[in-house]
Amino acid sequence: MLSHTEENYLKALFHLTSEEVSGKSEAGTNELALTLNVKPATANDMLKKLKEKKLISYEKYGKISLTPTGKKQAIQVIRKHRLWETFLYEKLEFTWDEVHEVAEQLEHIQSSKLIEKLEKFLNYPEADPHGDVIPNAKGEMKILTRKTLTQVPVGKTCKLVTVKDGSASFLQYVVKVGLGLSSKIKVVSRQDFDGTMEIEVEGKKSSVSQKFADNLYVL
Amino acid sequence: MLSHTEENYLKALFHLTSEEVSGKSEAGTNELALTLNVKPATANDMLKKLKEKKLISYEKYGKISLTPTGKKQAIQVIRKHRLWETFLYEKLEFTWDEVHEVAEQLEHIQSSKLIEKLEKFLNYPEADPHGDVIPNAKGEMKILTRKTLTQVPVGKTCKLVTVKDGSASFLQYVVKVGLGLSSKIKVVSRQDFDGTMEIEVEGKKSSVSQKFADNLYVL
DNA sequence: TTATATAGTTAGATTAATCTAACAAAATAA
DNA sequence: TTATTTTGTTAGATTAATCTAACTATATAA
Repeated sequence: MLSHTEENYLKALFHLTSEEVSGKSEAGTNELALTLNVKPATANDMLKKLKEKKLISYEKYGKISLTPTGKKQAIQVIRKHRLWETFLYEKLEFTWDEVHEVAEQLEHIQSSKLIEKLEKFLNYPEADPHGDVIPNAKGEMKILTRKTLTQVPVGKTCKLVTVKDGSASFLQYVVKVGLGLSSKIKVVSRQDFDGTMEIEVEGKKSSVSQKFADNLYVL
Repeated sequence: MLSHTEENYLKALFHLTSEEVSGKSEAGTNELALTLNVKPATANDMLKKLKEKKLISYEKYGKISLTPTGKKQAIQVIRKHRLWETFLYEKLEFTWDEVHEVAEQLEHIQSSKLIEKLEKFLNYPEADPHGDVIPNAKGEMKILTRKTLTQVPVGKTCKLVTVKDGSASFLQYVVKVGLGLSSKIKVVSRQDFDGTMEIEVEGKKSSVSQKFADNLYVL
């Protein structure tokens, strides 16, 4: 059984060594310490312990990576985190930005029955409120083709999960069009010439550029 | 902010010093250590710390009791415990006996928003699956008149929450009548002479003695 | 290719929660 | 009222997770 702290280190390592997230497959001590808000000395001690437990591969002055076992454990924590986020958002009316902090605590609750029942209760969701894939009980993560609005065919309706560009000017534009997290967007038409599209959000129609549509991730 | 351990000590003290539960208003070190599965030396150390924090009244070789502040904190933990038990039982299909262990972990999650939203989601329940009152956000505990089946008027329907007598022979009888936790019981008639009553459980009628009815707590 | 900067490690200390073993006080019983 | 039992306390150790300060290795840049 892993301690909360050990679980947090594994989770951080998973993100740091995941090509999709960080673009690298190995992490360093300082980098790890930075993401966990501890001093490098502290992280170093934990690395020794995790190596001892065969959860990471690591040699003195070398790079760090997760062993298959370590990766499995990390994914289980991530699974729990994302299921709890979904619960908080969908059932308890938490907002998008409030879910993370509480899920950081809930992810450490030990009970496989709990997490299976929770998943069932939520009707086996594929992604959390941020649009990140929820691994299944076996730890398999569906490669979620995070589509942009540009890729949605005419006539189809989709749901906004997150934005690529987080700049204030872009976000203000997003709000102006009537969009928010989880907004349903219907693609009414698209010009072949420049990709300009007409969309409908809660009955309100707007015309948006391809550049705009490229910056919206939808599910 | 209290640690998980401190919260557990306060909760144990609340139960040990609650007249209704233990019949006493003060607790001893050994007794406390026993309920928490630690050695008396360990409990003694914690008592010093809790006294320092003004959560208990306690003098060397004396009896222990909660201060008003300590009691408030204990009640908040109990509130969380019971709301989580209710959630597990009602929403996640946990059985009566499975809820406690997981709730022991969930009760330590820190987020007042979480617990308020959870309470709302559960529709402000008055009691947990064991029939114990859930304190409100202010820490007030409604004195739940834990009625026995004997006290239910003819024609009314009630819900079984727990039993007074836990003997195998009694429980077998309970099952035979078609009763389980949360069973709805309708009181069809009652004899003034000896209190014998006719009840209906899921369409099935049975005749039971007053002694039997005295042993069933209902809500 | 040597000097400097960055990254990583070690040693020694601290805090929280626990333990064992030895001791002290209080309660009970002869 | 003394002896015994029960209850409670202290001292000293241990483990997990953290720190600071000092040190070492590796990488980079002049």
